[in-house]
Amino acid sequence: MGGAIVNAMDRSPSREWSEQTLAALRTRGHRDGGARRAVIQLLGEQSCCLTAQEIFDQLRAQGRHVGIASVYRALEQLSRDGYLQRIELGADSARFEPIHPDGEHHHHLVCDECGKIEAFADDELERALAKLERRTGYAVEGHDVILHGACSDCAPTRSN
Amino acid sequence: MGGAIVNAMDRSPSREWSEQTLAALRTRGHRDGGARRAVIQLLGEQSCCLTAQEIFDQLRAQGRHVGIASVYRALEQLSRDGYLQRIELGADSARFEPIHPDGEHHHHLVCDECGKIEAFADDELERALAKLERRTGYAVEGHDVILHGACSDCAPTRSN
DNA sequence: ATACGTGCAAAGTATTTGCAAACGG
DNA sequence: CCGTTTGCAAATACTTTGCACGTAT
Repeated sequence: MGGAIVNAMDRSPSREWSEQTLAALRTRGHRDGGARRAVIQLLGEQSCCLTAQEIFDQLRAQGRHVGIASVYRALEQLSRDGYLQRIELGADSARFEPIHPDGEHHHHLVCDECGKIEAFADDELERALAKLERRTGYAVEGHDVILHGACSDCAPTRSN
Repeated sequence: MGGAIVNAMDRSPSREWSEQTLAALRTRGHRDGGARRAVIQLLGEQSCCLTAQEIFDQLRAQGRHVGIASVYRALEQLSRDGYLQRIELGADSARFEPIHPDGEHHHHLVCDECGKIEAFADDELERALAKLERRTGYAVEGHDVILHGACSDCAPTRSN
């Protein structure tokens, strides 16, 4: 087994990340308002990335009365401070997902037809990236890999 | 040498791509208006990706009187038909660059501080991706890899 | 001639910002 | 209390669309 694990995704209800992030913000002297807390908690419960609008809608659906500006502000701050990764998949809006301190992360597979998004992880890919990153002359802080194509439901000529 | 080539970029004045693309469009029965032709020619002369606005500005600077809507329309069509790759780097607007029919391509290294963009190519990375793509169950049509961090000019603690 | 391509202006989205009120520590 | 956070509404930024006209074929 080379190390590729596809679709063996983290269903990780990583409430852990939410806790750590909230604690870190507290330590940094930030106040604990309701909107940002709600955003953090919601993101911590996800298995994959969400857009600002999706976060807003889900929070409203939960009955939390947040403004979309607060969602954007929280996402901007959390990304800037290294708690969230901002991901641009295709032409839609930006998506966000937790950055786990242990370095564990995944990448994304996007269906150009139906817009479905799946996550995957692959050790060989990570090794190639790590090697490469050392040679760049940059202090590389992160990377994104996006594969796009047609999923098995959408692909015309395929073992469907 | 493993195969990593960083910064050995194609200064390829690939007028070739422009010609091929214009010819292909002609074959497909498209008319040869000035705006799209100008966009294609400009992109063919680039060594890396451009935004719609940059294309518009450069064409205007050259004295070509194009509308920004035509630039967007050309980019949309060329991306849809497989002549251009649309790339989203960071929070800015979308960028576009030629897709070379021979499969040769590169990826991008973005400085989060100053916004500088560099291109790189790496064989080992491509091999890892190719292997991975076969296992996804998708008909993978393309991939993007983005490394982001601080470039040597911007990195604080670095052999500068 | 006729349909495609283009430019302009208006319309849409996504995201950010100004500001006064609410609130946490 | 005092400054951060929030919600709303207005402002921006980017991209798409409607439409009349020009033009390649």
